[in-house]
Amino acid sequence: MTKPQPATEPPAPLSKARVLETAVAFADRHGIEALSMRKLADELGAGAMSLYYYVPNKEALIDGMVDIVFSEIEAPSLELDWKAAMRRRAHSTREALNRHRWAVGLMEGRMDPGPASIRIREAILGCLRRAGFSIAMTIQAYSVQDAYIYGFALQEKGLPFESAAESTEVAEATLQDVSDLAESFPYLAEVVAGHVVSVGYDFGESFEYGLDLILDALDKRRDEG
Amino acid sequence: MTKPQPATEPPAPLSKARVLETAVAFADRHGIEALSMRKLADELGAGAMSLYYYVPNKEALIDGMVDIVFSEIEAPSLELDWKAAMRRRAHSTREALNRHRWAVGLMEGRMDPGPASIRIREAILGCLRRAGFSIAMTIQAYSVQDAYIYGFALQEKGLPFESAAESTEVAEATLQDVSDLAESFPYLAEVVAGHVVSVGYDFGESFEYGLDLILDALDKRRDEG
DNA sequence: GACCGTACTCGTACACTGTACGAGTACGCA
DNA sequence: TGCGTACTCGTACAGTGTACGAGTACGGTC
Repeated sequence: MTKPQPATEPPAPLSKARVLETAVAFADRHGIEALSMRKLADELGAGAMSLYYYVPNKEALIDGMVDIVFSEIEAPSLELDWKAAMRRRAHSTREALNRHRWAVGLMEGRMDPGPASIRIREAILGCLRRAGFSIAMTIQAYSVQDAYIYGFALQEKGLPFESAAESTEVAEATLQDVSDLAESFPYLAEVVAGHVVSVGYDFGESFEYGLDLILDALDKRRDEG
Repeated sequence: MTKPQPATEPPAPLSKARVLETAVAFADRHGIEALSMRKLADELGAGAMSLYYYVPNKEALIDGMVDIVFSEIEAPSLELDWKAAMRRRAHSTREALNRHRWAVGLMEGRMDPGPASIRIREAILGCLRRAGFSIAMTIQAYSVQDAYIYGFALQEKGLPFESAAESTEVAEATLQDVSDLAESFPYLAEVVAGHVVSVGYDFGESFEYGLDLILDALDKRRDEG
């Protein structure tokens, strides 16, 4: 009974990669605030302290998780023109951030960036420089785009609905509350009642609109300053 | 001895406002991850459980803290033209978010918005509508601006330096590391070595640049869609 | 006086967190 | 047989949010 291990558990061996991937999957399902070392260990069929052989502490675990998200972002292609390449990576980033909503606040401004994060940054700078942006303009262009992409993801993360269809549902449900406040907040009421409910609100379209606006504006300023 | 209370402690009485303000101050000093009910109670000279008379739980405490930050944001004036008004509220938002860095991930997408948050939203929508934006364009304009502002704050929060002067310091310090990787990541090296160190990087300027870019682009599209 | 309700404070306890420490197992090599 | 290296994990500790319920103080009504 102790020796042959009757095939009930062929437990995949622990490894840093498996720990990180399982942690990402767990956070996708239950949110990052629900992720604890003990629960993650359970998920892996191991004792809690075993994780510390692969990861020095929880902070480093999260660093590793974040770098996995970065690794899912498509780096800008060198064969497309810069606007198309930037648009693609922007969409790719938004998709990764929607798959892993827990990561939104954590991607930027983590010290100890991780290899995937560095590779992406390098590729983006390269794309812009090759397109003829000066160094100073490259920094600006990078900064505006990333602020927009991550800021948009932040908004998306918080909203209580996930699809355009759902948005009208939620809006209709809260319409009573809004109409109660219609006198105090006429513009809010107008937007909710007069547009979101009737037309619906599509996050995808909205993202595209702002992205094009920024990309076009950057294009015009490319050769100036 | 028990009656006259010899003036050693005239402990200001607890109140919801005092609890929230003290929590904000504590988070400003030590970061929000250091904020615990017990430490906050100590700060107030009270027992931990006393806080629960004023706040149902920690989540609600943070909601209240976030609304304090919203209340520090200057609502757009109705007397300025819309671009000037939006620029002012953008700067005001950035400043509030820099005073209270812990709030950056939390402002957007909190359910149960709080009165200050609603008042600001209403004022912004009103400003844009009065400026002649259609309802649909108003939503877009709002979305782009906020994504940019909060995304920029997110970047600012994470960076390991706080002033332009400090930025060159840090860049110089990490220059060795970068030059080690100069062959693998030439564009990154170029940006750090060739620009940040020599010219410095001013977050204020950078914010202004992107903000103007967006505001100008919105102005041009005001009468289209 | 006695009694009650409301406002407010807080000690204790419980389940849960991250992780330090150190003992335990398995295996290849001397 | 012994030793080192790779790996696992039980126990323990300090710290967390908060449920529960007892405690105090004070105003009004008999």
